[in-house]
Formats: sequence, C-alpha cells, structure tokens
Amino acid sequence: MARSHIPGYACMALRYAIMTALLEDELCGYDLARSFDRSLGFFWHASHQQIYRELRGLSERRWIARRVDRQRGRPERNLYSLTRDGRQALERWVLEADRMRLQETRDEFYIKLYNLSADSIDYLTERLSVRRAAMMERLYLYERIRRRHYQDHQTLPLRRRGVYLALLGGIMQGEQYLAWCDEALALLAASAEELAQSGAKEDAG
Amino acid sequence: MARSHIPGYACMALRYAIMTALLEDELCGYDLARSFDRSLGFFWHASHQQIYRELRGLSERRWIARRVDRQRGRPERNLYSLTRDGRQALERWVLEADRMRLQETRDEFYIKLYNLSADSIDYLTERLSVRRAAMMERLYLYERIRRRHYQDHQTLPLRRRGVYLALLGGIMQGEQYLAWCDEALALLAASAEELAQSGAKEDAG
DNA sequence: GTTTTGCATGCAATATTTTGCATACGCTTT
DNA sequence: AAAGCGTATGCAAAATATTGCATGCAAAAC
Repeated sequence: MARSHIPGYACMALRYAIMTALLEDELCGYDLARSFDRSLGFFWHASHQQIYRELRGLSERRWIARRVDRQRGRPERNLYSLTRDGRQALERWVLEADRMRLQETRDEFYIKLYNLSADSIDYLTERLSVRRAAMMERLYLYERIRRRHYQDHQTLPLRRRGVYLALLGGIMQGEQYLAWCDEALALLAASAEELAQSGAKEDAG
Repeated sequence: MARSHIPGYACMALRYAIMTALLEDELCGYDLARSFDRSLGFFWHASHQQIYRELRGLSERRWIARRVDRQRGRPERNLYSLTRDGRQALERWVLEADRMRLQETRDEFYIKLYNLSADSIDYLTERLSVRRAAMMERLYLYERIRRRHYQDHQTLPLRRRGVYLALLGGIMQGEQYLAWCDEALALLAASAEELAQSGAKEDAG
C-alpha cells in the first residue's frame, strides 16, 4: 500500500506530544524536557535525547520552525514553534489512528509480584512502600497544579478542560494506587507474619 | 566496566515475564502467547514474534530448555521449561534492578485530550466510550478469574498471593478507570452541549 | 579559587517493540 | 473443491526508547 514513504510519521505519539506542548508556547528542547516532566510526561515520559531527536525530525518535516535565540553570556538556544503544517498534522492525528492500550502499565513490579516468595517478600514490601511514597509525592504535585490552574473547571476554555480531564485521570488513578498499595502492604505484612510464626515453630521443634 | 558482554541481559522484563509464566508449566510459544494475553500480558503485553525471539535467546542462554513434542497429524511444538540456571536468574532478578515507573500509561488518549477542541470533541467522546466498554469487559474477565481462582485469598500459598495482588491491582485500577470515564464523559457532554447552544445562538443571530 | 549545580545541546550504541510478511497442516464452512 | 480459520513457527525491517558519553558556559556554593 505504501501509505507513507517517509519513515516514522504514521504513529509515534511522542512527536505529537511535543507538538502539543508547542501549541501555546515557543520552547527550546531543554524547556520542553522540563515542562514534559511536569505535564504530558506524567503519561508519556521522554528523555531529553529523545526530545532533541524528535525536534530535529519535526524541523526537517517543517512541522515546527526553529529560531535561534542568542542570550547575553549564556549558550544560545533553539526555540521551536508549531508551523501551520504542524498544527494541521496534529489536528489530523487527533482524529485518527487511535491505538488503545488498556492498563499496560509495563511496571515490572507486577511481574515480580508473580514471584512472591519467602525470599522476596521483604524486598517487595520495601519496593512497594517506595512506590507508595513516590505516588504520594506525585499526588501532592497534582493537587498543587489543580489548585493553581484548574480550581473552577466549569469556566475553563475547551482545550483546558481536556487538560484538566487528563490531570483528573492522574489524580484518580493515583489515589486508587495508594489504596491498592495499602491493601497489598497489609496482605504482605500478614504473610510475613505467618512465615515468622511457622519459622519460630520450626526453631522450637 | 563491561558488566556483561552478552547483549540485552541486564534488564528486559519480558524475558523474566516469560520465565515467570514457565515457573509452573511447560509451554510452547503459542500457549505462552495466549496465556500471556490472559495474565501477565494485562500488565506487560507481548506479541508472538517477541515471545519466539525471547524463547530462542533464553534457550541459548540455557535459562530454559526446549523439548520437541510431535503430535499426531499436527505441526510439532517446541515445549519450554525453566532450567535450574533460569530459576536462579529469575530469583536474582526479582531481588534486583527495580525500575519504577509511576503512571506512565503511554496511552495516547491523554495527549489527545490535551488537544480537545470543537473539532475533536465528538471523536474523543466516542473513543472514550470505546475505552470504557473495553475496560468493562476486562473487568468481567478479572472478576471471573478472581471467583475461579482467588476466592479465598487467605488460604492461598504465598506465590499465589502475589498473583492475587497483581489481579487486585488490575481490578481496582479498572474500577477507578470506569469512574474516571464517567466523569470525563459527563464533562465532555456538558461541553458539547454548550457548544451546540452557542452555535444555535449564532445561527439565530 | 575550585567544585558543584543548572542551562543547553547533542552523538552513538544498544535494547526493545512493532509491523509486515511467510510458511504449513488439518479442520470446517461454503 | 476452494476458502477460511485455528494451531504453530519464524524472519527481516522499521520504529521507538534507553543508556552512556560528551561538550561548554555561567552562576552559586563551599
């Protein structure tokens, strides 16, 4: 069929995530990487290397335009902004090619849970509490963002409502995750307790 | 440093996921692919191509052993089982190299939500209900598994408790996802309504 | 005054995942 | 009799992601 002979421009959500970030601001790779870490990156992480590579690709495609910004006494930056073509490509993508992935967390912790044993129970318990703490911190961050920017979501312009829904998804999922951690930690603690009991009995007997 | 000159054996959760699936059963690639789709694959999806490739690699490493099964009037199968080395490697991995990824869903829907507009609202609403329905179906499946195998989790052997916790994670997350879908669908519907109203006013005026 | 931290960019290699194709047998449906 | 489906296996290429390294400047901390 040969839908497109230019490689890699059929799918790749990261490209569109970057363009989405450029929808309202002109940003350099560095800013992009940071803003990513506080917004879209919650759902789709990307390292700075990936971002710079995509920026180059998108420039070549003329979906974004580069402007060099010379700052006094600082290294110069490449500022990128969406072109008309880019905006159109983004709009097209939104209405196409929706690949659904239900709950594919790709968190190896679940695989490790399948290997729960007397040897691993302490380690897994510890790792789970690390996850719990990290999620707690993440939730604080979400709540700060919510208070600052999405207090009254009824009055938000349409696009911002979408962003709000994504944030809400993160918050709800995070809260559920905490609840799960607590259940899991309880069951792990009870199991460790049982192990200790039977261990003690063996020692005595 | 040259920690390991054999490529790819430092991380790669899929390898360990496959070994985990072989922990209790001797399986062929095809079975593995299917059992994956009903268990570990909920959290870490893999296509059959990936699985066959990993099986080859794991065989070469002697972490799994292959046995050819000739069936009457059917193509022969390669049955794989964990070796002692494999079991040890798996146990080691469980206690090491824990890479945490918090909430990186990699579902492009969130990116698309950031692009919510009058043009996209209907499409996104439709896609969201598709997701909702798919999650509903997934939850039925989870519940069937729970009833059949994890009814009374207090009496389960330790390893099965870990599997139960993973399942519980899936269930809780799924339920939360449904709740989020409903909130999102409500806000989208309200927004579409507003758009229709203002559109009607314009038409009239 | 030297070390660290933050800004800013990027290459190259490796690892991982996805996509498209290909084969072959036996059973069932048209 | 041909077409399609389910079992069973796999290659090759392209796309995507991660890891390790590298550079250079300025400001702040020690």
